[in-house]
Amino acid sequence: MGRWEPGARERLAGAAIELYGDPGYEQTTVADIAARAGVTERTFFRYFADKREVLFAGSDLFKEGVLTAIAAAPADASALDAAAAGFEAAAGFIQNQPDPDFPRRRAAVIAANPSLQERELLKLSTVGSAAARALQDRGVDPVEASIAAQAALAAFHLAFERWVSSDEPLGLPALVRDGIARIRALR
Amino acid sequence: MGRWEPGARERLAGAAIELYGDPGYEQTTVADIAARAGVTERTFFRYFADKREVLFAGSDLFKEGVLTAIAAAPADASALDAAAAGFEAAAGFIQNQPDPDFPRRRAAVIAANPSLQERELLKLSTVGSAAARALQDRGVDPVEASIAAQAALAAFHLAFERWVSSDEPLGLPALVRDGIARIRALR
DNA sequence: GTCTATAGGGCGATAGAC
DNA sequence: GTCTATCGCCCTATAGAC
Repeated sequence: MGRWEPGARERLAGAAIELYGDPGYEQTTVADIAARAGVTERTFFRYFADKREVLFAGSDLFKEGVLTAIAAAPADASALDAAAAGFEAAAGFIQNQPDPDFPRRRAAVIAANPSLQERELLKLSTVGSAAARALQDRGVDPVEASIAAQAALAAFHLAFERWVSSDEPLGLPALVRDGIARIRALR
Repeated sequence: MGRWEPGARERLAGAAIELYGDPGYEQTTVADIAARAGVTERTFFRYFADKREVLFAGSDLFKEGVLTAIAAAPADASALDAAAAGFEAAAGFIQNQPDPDFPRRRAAVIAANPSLQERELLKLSTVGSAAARALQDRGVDPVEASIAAQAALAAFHLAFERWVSSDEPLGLPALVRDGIARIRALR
């Protein structure tokens, strides 16, 4: 056993979610989070670039899930089909996490804080751009790739909001599919 | 002549754009901006909530332009048509500003700074949500309204990127129309 | 780990317009 | 006198530098 307990990153992320929920994001200082995790403030900034980033630790996995599924889509799938497959796959990951109400608690914290919404939108936008590039790698025209990726992203985002904010009977992947169908139904 | 010159807000916004371009957003302190505008740091924060917000002074006008045009769309227009009309109208405003290369200078500053991109995405997202509500006011189903608004917003965003970043011969409203057409063409 | 600059909020004082 | 814009000086927390 070393001088410090392992898993500082996980303890910091856990402490942050709890404190951001109560007493709240703005009421919580980085020092509070560090203290609860049993490390110093400096250690927090070693793991996370800023106070917001601690809520987005899983976002790389999400992005990779989207990109992998896009690359794995059938070669004859349309741009929108491939993009949809990407976000549906990632929706499955989110839904099947060990702690089933973690995404909802996290979403509630973000919904209550504009500065966290900003970060979330930037992360999603990054995923959208990466998805567009993945579609281009499949031979899709650049402008069509961007439009298809953004449309699928919008469907995902709306699906996620429906999923967390209500007693929707549908699962997240099904809600994503519904969003895609509604894009196709636009006239 | 009073103790202070009028138009502090405009001077602050002008000074900020210049300094954010050179020496750069991160290299510029609020004190620098205030000094150039001939006021104190404290006055800057009276006009703008934070260092980023000074770049988004016109965003309310943009939003109002979108909403007004949506409300003015023909009663029999589809949800996507009405949303498209909103963003096309706002695109016209942007293109026909007094200083023709202001939008490009501003876009260059934002493109160089992730924290400004975050704010831009939040502003756009707010416009998207407001547009969805405006569509609902026209009798559109809530989910369809969100999807149509997000799709039109995505078309606008892509159009704007094409417009600023290249030697596109098309004007901004035409690029928005092209984006909408490409959404309709998705299969 | 320590030190420091900057963001950004609180609050009372002040100078002008009316 | 009131109202409003600005200022000055206080403070803490973030986040980067050393």
